[in-house]
Amino acid sequence: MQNVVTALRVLEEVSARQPVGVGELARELGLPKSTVQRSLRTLHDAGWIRPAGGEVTRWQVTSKLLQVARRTELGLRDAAVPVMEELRQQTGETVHLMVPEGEAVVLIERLETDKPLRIVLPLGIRLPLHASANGKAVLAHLDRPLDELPAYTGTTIVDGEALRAELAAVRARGYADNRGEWRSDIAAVASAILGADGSPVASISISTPASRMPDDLRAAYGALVTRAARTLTGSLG
Amino acid sequence: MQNVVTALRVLEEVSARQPVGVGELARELGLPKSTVQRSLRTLHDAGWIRPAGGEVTRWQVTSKLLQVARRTELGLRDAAVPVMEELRQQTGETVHLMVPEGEAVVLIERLETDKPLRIVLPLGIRLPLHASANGKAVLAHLDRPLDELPAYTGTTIVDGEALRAELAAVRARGYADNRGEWRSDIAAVASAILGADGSPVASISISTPASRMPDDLRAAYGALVTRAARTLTGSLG
DNA sequence: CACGCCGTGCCGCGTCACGGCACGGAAGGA
DNA sequence: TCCTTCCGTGCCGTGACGCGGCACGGCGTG
Repeated sequence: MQNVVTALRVLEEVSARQPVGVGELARELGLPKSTVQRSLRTLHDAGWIRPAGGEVTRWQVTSKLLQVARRTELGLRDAAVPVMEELRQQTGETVHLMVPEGEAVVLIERLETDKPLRIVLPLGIRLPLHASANGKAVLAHLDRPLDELPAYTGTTIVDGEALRAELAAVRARGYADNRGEWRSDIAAVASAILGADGSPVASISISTPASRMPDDLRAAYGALVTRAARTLTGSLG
Repeated sequence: MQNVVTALRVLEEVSARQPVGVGELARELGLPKSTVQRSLRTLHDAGWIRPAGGEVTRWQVTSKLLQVARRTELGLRDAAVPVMEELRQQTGETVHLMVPEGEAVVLIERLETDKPLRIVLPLGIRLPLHASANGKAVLAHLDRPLDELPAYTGTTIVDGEALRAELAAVRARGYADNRGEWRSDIAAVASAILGADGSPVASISISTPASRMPDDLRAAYGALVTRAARTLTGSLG
């Protein structure tokens, strides 16, 4: 079903470059114009894209994508949001819910702090497993080779053995933390939500500017996030 | 490109029923199992779905959808979020950003109140033009026939002439309101964000439980939301 | 006026999607 | 234990339809 692959690539490209025309898409994807146009027509008929603002030759994606996407991990999200809300009330800080996928964790829900200085990450963003609190929380419950550890800042853990020791500590204390390992001015604590078989299905975190997480608060936040994750792990039985 | 349509239907159905198997999908879509399976394999190869948790015969969508979806209306959202945040700080209430699409408005961003009693609408939800504050704010700047006005509650405006008068009032005062016209216990005020040509490209609203919006507050919120929308209209020049 | 690029539409070729069917396995009931 | 049912998977002959080269008309530019 090569044409399906083509159509999906076109959809993705439209999403990335909207509003965009046939020619540009064809050039960018390395496909004949006819092929791209057929895909566009089909996607349009199916309601996934539409002509952009008056111009009938420019295309953009419709909210169909949003409608379909919001159903991802629906049950998990429904269960998690009230708990996340409680965390935000208790700490006044931003709370994230992420799920592992491939070699990364993906942000699927967030509740933001009221404070003017805050972390804002877009839904769907992917963070590295070895250089984020949520990633390490998840990684601590996985058994996978720890190689290829790119550095993002001066504090990123790039040595496999050091990371292994860190993950053991994470398992012992219940939560992972992040001391500027992905972005030097961001700190976080995170704890994994486990499925019935003990595998990590998600992770919940509290993220703050580095300046708002001294060691004593870090420990307190860590305890809170660990308890929240345990609650959710229990409610998924 | 019938198979593309099929594959997209399968993708949508997977999203709605995940985790789900071949048989159920085939039954639900009225398609041969072979056809559905071919679509599943293709979607999997393209990275849009994956086997669900251990079970290799159950499928769920990946975060690919989320990644692609979050790029919709990106510029608008970036511009709007700071203004929405200011609104939430000023009012302490939930703020929504919606865009018109077809015969509805679609929720593309939200900032929620801290209060325990709150409106929670999922991203991507569609609300009717004639029975929501955002819908009426948008409709006031459109010229389209006002027929087919289904009632959702006792206060829904179902008469075309009455709606026309209401829309004139909306234009005059700058904002639209909603007095339980879609859900009887939800109140809102909204104001349209206009493009360079005067057409409505989005709308911003403050939504509260009906009990939290007496007339004096409604007027105050209306003024705030109108100013916010004007700011955004200006920044899109 | 010529040129380049745009989006669109046509059409013959040949590929590949269609869908009926059979198979092996798991689950469950008699 | 055997039989039935439903599951997911894979095969294969037929023919529909997607492929992509090409031409056309429109538009902005040099």
